[in-house]
Amino acid sequence: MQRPVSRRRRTPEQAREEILRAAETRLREHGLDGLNVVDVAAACGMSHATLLHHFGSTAGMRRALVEAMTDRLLRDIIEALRCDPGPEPPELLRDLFEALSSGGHAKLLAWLSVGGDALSDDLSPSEPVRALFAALVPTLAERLPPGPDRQRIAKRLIFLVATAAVGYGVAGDRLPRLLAMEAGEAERFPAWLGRQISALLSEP
Amino acid sequence: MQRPVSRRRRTPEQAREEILRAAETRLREHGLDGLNVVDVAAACGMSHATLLHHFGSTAGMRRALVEAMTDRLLRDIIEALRCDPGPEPPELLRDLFEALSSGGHAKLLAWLSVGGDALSDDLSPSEPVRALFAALVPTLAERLPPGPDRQRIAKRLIFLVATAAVGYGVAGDRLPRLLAMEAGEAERFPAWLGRQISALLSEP
DNA sequence: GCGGTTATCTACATTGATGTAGGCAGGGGT
DNA sequence: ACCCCTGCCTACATCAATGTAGATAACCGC
Repeated sequence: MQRPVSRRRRTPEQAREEILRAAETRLREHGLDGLNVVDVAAACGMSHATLLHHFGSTAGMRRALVEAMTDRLLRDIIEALRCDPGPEPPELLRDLFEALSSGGHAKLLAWLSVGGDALSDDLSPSEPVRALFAALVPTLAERLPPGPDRQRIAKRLIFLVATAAVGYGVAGDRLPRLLAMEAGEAERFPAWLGRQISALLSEP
Repeated sequence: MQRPVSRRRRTPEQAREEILRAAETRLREHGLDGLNVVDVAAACGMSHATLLHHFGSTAGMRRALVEAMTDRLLRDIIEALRCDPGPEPPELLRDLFEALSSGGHAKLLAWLSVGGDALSDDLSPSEPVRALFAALVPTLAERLPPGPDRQRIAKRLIFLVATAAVGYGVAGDRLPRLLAMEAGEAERFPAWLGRQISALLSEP
């Protein structure tokens, strides 16, 4: 009887890639509970033993996922900041907001914030990102009203946009209810913030 | 041999309160993994069966914790906004930032963002909070430069502070490394944001 | 085509966490 | 002083998830 099971043989790279993609989807759609080996393996049509063969352990898979998502986050930031290479800082900040707040990335940071202790030592800085920000800061600074410490203000503006983006991605759908606001308010927030930054930079 | 075990008999309210306090501490210090019945029960010196006696199930305990933390979050916001009842909106916004970004509350929102599906329908709005914000918005608005929609701007300012606070609480320690910034920058951010809001409100 | 490598499978062992059963004991009521 | 209610405990049952062992089959090189 035993009908022979269909087997797809992947290269190790293919396999790891498929698995991590499925894992990320499950993280978005089912939260942390979705990140167990059985479900993730099922989601890409393999047995959980095969998954363990590739990643060694559940923790190994999760570490790899953090690493992959962090890489992608940084790549997205780089992409966002580079696709508009001309001196248009407001657009850049809007793109930064977009990159940080969009679904998966905010979930990653929320996970790192609330997840176990084993993950916190990752998330290393990256040279290209450092270079990009090193270039972004003065570009932004020279659009600011003159003053002794425009550089510092520029950095803090970036930081403001980044924290707002993360907060928006993590709790943007819950905060309006929490603060007794109309739901539509939240959706218009990113565009508004972009306009504010624009105005702030072009005003004086 | 069997040494008689010391038993403290609590009222159900005492027990629930102790358990939830311990659970919240464990959430802060060990993340979601710390929220199992055995460890939480051990943390307040009882058997896990006793904990289940009070909350029915692990999910029941977690639901109760979400509810309690949400209540406390709202109470903290109310407290923050009321302890300075005079018309000093910048202080209010700073207090709001403080209330939202401080450890436990940001962890709660991160948890809700990444946790299972069973929790998302809680977090109901609350009448006193609605009243407070209804009062805060016009107070803030009349400090803004005159214009057709100061109310809307006031709301968005509040929303900006709130998202920034949540993002700061969730990822404030990781963002500097991610964005290749000096670590000290993050610590000075809340105070800076407060000053900015002050300046924005008293300027024109 | 043949063989070796290894990705993949099934089946099982193990662990940890959840939930249950039944009895013990603290404290208030009478 | 007694009794009852119920909070509390020990011990066990169960289940889900992790990880392991050994067999099998897909592909690549010869």
